[in-house]
Amino acid sequence: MESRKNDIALAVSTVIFALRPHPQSGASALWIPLVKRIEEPFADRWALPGGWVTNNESLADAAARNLLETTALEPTYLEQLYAFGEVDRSPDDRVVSVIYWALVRADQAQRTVKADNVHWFAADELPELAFDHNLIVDYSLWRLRTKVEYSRIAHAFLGETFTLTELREVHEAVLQKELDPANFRRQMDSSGTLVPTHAVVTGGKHRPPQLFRYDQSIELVDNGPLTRKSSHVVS
Amino acid sequence: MESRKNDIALAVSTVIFALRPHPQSGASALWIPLVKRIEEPFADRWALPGGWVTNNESLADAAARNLLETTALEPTYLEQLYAFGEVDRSPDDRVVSVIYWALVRADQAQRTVKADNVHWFAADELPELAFDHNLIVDYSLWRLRTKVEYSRIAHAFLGETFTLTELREVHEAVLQKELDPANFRRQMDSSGTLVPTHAVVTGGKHRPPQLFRYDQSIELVDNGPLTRKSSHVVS
DNA sequence: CTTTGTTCAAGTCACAATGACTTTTACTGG
DNA sequence: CCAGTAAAAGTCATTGTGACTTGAACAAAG
Repeated sequence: MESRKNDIALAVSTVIFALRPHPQSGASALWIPLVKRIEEPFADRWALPGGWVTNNESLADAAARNLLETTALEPTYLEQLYAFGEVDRSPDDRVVSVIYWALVRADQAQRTVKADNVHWFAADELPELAFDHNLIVDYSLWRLRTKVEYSRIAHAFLGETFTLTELREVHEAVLQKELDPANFRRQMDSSGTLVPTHAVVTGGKHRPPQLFRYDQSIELVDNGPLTRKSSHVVS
Repeated sequence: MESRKNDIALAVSTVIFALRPHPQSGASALWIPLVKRIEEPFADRWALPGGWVTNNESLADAAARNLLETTALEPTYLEQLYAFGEVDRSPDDRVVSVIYWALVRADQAQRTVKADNVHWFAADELPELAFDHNLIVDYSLWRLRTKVEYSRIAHAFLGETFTLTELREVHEAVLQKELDPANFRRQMDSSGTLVPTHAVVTGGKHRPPQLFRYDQSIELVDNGPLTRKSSHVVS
């Protein structure tokens, strides 16, 4: 109890998700940006974007800052995932990493391509990453998939307005399975979170779909007492 | 990215839950042990048991050790809750706390009473705590209540064998509402996680209830990729 | 200006899960 | 052996879901 400060370094890293067409199937799938490490340990290995926490920023702020500095991304959704603190997760020194996960829209994701030490990978085709980052990505994927089923986070991948088919395709990409369009519609209708704008999208060679909007008064995710304390960013 | 180590102190604290009769109603309710601070900041205030993380122990190990040292408790269940890292959560220095939450059985909880700087409080009658600990307790209560409904953590409050009424009373205490005995039985029956020992409890002035046991091959909680990596302690 | 292909949108049906409630069973204590 | 009590099993109406069908509204082709 008296040892006070210790030698543990505190880092934040973020698993960032965006949707892009999958290289093989062409269907929409999850992609993750990684940065190539230039220093030891794990030099030349790919790793999650991150960095150290400074003294005058909160953990969420540190995550957002590091993410902007290394990938130039500003996510629509940002949430804490887990704190990883095994003794041997970094070979030489002791590092505890607080991990965040983030969702960005496709149009936002395109801005990163310029930085050449950043590369996007399909989430199911990752190389061997530095540290315990493969486990971290697995866990964040699991959290994303679970959370899509009971919250509205899928919306963070979409713009202001969207059709039911677009929303369904987001769910299908995340869950990696096809959903019945009619049943999906019924579920969304009865959830009470979708506001119909009466605008429609013309131009397709079929009946024009209606555009919907999110009910802004309902939180994307219910994090209980933390939600009421702004635990996420909505840009 | 070059600033390397910082001055941030890393602490762990734990919200420990046990079931005891509520002072007013007499019904089973949630209780939490707190320790009285002797140092500044917040001297003489009640706070969650915790301490600093040392260099050669994981976060979960640090939580278990601090919990044993300050309250003499060894929990049946231990899980990470959240990392709190607001800049101003400790008045003078910068402290990031990784919070764990734990469940202990009533018989385990009784062993702590001797330590006089530790006191048990009914979870709905807490005083003003040190730091942001009131928010932390609120969040852990929310997590416990949500998790009881989709996992088997209630079992961590009970011993080897138990009757369906005992299990239902745990749920009722956590959720603070009465549950229909018949419907509760049906749900548990169809969950496939209960193994009937064919022993019964005689002595009550009614039909003797059957004792059940947990199916050890099923994890208490599904934490996805983290579960397979032993993220919790089962003593 | 009708036909065809496509997707949107709405409707049907069987089945499983749930909440509220009733009945039967098995014990203890007078 | 009767009364009281809670366990255990059963009933019934309602809701939600998966699988499937039908009709509506457009563009492009003929």
